[in-house]
Amino acid sequence: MIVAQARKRETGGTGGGMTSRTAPKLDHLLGVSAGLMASRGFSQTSIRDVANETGISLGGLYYYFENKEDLLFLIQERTFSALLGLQEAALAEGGDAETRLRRLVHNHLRYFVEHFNELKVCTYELDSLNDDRYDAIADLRRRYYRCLTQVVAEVWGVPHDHPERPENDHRVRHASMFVFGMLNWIFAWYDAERDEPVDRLGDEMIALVLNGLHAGPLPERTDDS
Amino acid sequence: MIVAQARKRETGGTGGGMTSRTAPKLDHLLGVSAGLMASRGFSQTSIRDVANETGISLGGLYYYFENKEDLLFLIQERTFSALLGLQEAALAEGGDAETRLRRLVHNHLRYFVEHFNELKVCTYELDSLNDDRYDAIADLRRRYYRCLTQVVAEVWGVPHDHPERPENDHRVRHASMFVFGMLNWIFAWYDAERDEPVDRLGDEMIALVLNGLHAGPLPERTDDS
DNA sequence: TACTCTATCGAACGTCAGTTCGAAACCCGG
DNA sequence: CCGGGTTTCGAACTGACGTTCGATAGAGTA
Repeated sequence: MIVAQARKRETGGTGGGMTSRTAPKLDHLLGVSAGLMASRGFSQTSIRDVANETGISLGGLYYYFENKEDLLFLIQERTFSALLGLQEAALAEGGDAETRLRRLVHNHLRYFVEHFNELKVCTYELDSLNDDRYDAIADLRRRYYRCLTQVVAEVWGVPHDHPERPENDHRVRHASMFVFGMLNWIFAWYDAERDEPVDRLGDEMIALVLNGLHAGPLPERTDDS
Repeated sequence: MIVAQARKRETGGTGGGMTSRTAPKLDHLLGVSAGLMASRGFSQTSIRDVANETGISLGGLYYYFENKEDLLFLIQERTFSALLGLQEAALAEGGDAETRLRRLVHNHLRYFVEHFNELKVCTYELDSLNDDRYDAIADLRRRYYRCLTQVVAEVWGVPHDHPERPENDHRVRHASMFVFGMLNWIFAWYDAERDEPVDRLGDEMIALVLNGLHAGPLPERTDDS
């Protein structure tokens, strides 16, 4: 077999064709790459940067991916799939709409702090992908959005995806986008060193989304799980 | 005087050193550049792209700016200054906190549809600037943030910028960032052709921010100025 | 030990980018 | 019409980038 690992991935479900010895190296490689891409952006991150930072030679990197875009895709695919699985499982746990909304927000924020670089790349670099790879990630994104829109619709008691009353669908969509805006813009300002922990932040965000500013700021402290 | 226009700008207040003949060309040039940068991103927009799109020759462009980063700065500086002026004037008009919050949101969204490309560049390409240029734009941004944080604090009845109760400052900051998230994430999903007009969107956003999801979706239509 | 597949390397190629620069065209007051 | 400043041009330079490729060292196996 002379074909590179990167090629073999095409015919194989989940990470097919990785030796137990190369898999951890791939993990490290993707982590380092995500770090570079998160801070400089995808197009300003050169393969040579990745080579320097990982210690792998320039040519040797191409054993792990087909090309630069594929490297970006690997990061996004892994990260987004994991997060999506987490959230779909969280929804399946049941509870009323408000409870599930709380779970979605808190899970997202925890994933945000624990996989900052990777999730930032997912959030900002979708457009750096093309064709099949773009479609694959865009599909994950759509599924992720659907998690939130469903819950928002349910909080409002609005029948979702019904042809009657299409204007309600719009409103649900807009409100969901507003919430995603709050969640995603956090990359632009949150500083893990100085700011409060994300669980507290999630509580504040949920309080705003559910009750609005008119309810006043959240009280000092509440201990929950 | 052999020094290029781009140089002359340094010693002059507002657009100093522009002939009445060259000023409209600069406007057009910045508009075209903003369009390219908004759709491809700054680093993927080449000076040659700008040359092709404007009809100006490659070398001729450097009569209007010092270098590529300066071109980006010109766009951001103009756009952000104008928006900031608009908002500071809106605040000066008075009214209670809620009224001023409404104004801020609606102004921002109207500016968003009317200067989509330029504002998108402002929102996403701050980090493509360095040193002095970065500082200048970051300062405009801070002033813009302060507009919103002041109003949010006032809606909450929280004394802003007081050393006692620093946790309230945090909460005000967070809530403001949440609102900015809603406003800025709109670039990722709004489609002027298909979606409702931004005034309607602004009403929905304000309803969410003030009263939360628990108040239910906004009713069918309200006609206001 | 010899063979095979895995994993890695370093040099090289072609392309494209930002920027420079001297020359030319243009506009305008004298 | 002439001369000086303004504006535009196109060619050229230099560096960086993504990618390719043949060679090679290592690991596991018969």
